[in-house]
Amino acid sequence: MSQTVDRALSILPLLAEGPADLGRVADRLGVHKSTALRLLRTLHEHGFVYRQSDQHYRLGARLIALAQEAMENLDVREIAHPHLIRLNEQCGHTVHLAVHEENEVLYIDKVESRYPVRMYSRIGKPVAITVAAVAKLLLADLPENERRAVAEKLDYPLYTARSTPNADGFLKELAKVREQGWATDLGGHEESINCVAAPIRGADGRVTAAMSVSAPNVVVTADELLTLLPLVRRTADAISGEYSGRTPVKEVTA
Amino acid sequence: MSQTVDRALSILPLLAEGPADLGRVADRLGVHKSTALRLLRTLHEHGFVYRQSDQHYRLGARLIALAQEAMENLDVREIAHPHLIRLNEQCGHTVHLAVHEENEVLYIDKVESRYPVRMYSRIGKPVAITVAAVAKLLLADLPENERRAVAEKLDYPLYTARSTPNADGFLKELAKVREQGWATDLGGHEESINCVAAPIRGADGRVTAAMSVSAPNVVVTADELLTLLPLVRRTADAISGEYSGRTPVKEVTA
DNA sequence: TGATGCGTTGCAAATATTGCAACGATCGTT
DNA sequence: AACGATCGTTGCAATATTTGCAACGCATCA
Repeated sequence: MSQTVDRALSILPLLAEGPADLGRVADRLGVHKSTALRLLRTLHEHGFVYRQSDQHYRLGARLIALAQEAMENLDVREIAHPHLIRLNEQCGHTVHLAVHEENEVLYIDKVESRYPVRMYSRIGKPVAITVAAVAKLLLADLPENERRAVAEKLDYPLYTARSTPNADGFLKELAKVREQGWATDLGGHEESINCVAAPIRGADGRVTAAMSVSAPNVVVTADELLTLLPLVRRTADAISGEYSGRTPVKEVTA
Repeated sequence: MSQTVDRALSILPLLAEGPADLGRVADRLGVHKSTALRLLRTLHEHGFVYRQSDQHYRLGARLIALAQEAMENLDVREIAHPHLIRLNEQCGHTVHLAVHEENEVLYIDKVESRYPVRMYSRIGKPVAITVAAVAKLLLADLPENERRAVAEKLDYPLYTARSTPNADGFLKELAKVREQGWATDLGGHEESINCVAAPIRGADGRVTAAMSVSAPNVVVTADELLTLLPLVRRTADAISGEYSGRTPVKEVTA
């Protein structure tokens, strides 16, 4: 909507690919070098980009600090974190916390598996929305019309043979998930990785976040993972309780 | 340098303080509501801000994803991380990794103490540059004139009685640190917290990062912490070796 | 030494941004 | 139920801001 800002912001993802020099930025933006220079300077003043010694620009520190603050503002995360840790201590697998935002579902917290074989994921990274267990939970909670609208707008990449193939299949899956109050992803994203997930609800009963336990086949079979479901659900409920203010939070001062 | 972009970027730190509505943003920026609206829209399109259900704006997900990518681009971090973990396993204390950027020194990685009493710090947060051990190492490596220039521009807040009081004292400390090749912060930031730090050098011998071990008095005395110095230096040297390409890195495929 | 490539600056043209004023919707009050 | 207030939103005209150009300085390299 604002051309100048639009161009400036486009520089950031570009630099995320790796450091670039002025010419490269100008080319990628399709603007004159002088224009790119002035945009970069403004970004620089705000600390969003950093000019390294070889004159190449890269993403700056303020960005990292801001993101950190953004995450601290997500109070679900604050509340959930100790629970995630405890769950990880109990089962040993990777534990994720995810929220739905702007047609994306993204991880906002993660506790690494204690097994040597781990799944790859990254905080802040959008998840495979059509197959991830947490995504199903978050989308399943939307009102029916929104759910349909979202489902039809999505792409359905066939990561594996068990990936959700299309909008119809996805909507059916969401209905099921909504019904049963938990979700799984059995090899729908990575052939050998399974997940069990449970919803976290706010005071209004809406699903505001979802958490999951993920483990590769080589560590536990899907069936074994499913035996953890009650534990996952209990944990999610405990978080819901605190988050919605029903459960008093025990203050622990360091 | 570019007014529009400048204004747009100013919105982000503002939102980092907490969600705000249009009026508030406009006020803080000192612009008309319609202007603020258009800026917010542009930020929104890029996913930098998110409009929550109550019409308040907050920092968006793309910011988190970008920051994560920015950190992954810092390859010192990649290389150092397993070493930090190992060091933490050996000593149990909080381990930090920091770099110098744009007149700030900031943490880019952290492994939490395994003791119940922990120090507060945050990845992405600028450190107390005049007292932190890692900051001393990073600044001590600058050429003499730059060092002086930086030292004179800084403020010297008296966090504690042992904080560096002024530029002269700081430069003397830097000279000492430069000489001995390691640094400490003994209660200069928080009365009860001590740190030992060692430099990480790139192929050119310049200090590109610094790492530290921090622990509160109640866990170990300053003297006890200092006995860890050889271990910290060995770890830092190991990272330097890998980072500068001297030590072959053992590829570990998950 | 000359040539090429890069970042940088002043300037005038023109485009994009701004603030205004009016509208519509939502919410709380009388 | 109607009214008033508050807040977000849009079209428009004025103008300030941004843009691309061309020229310059500086480095590197042949």
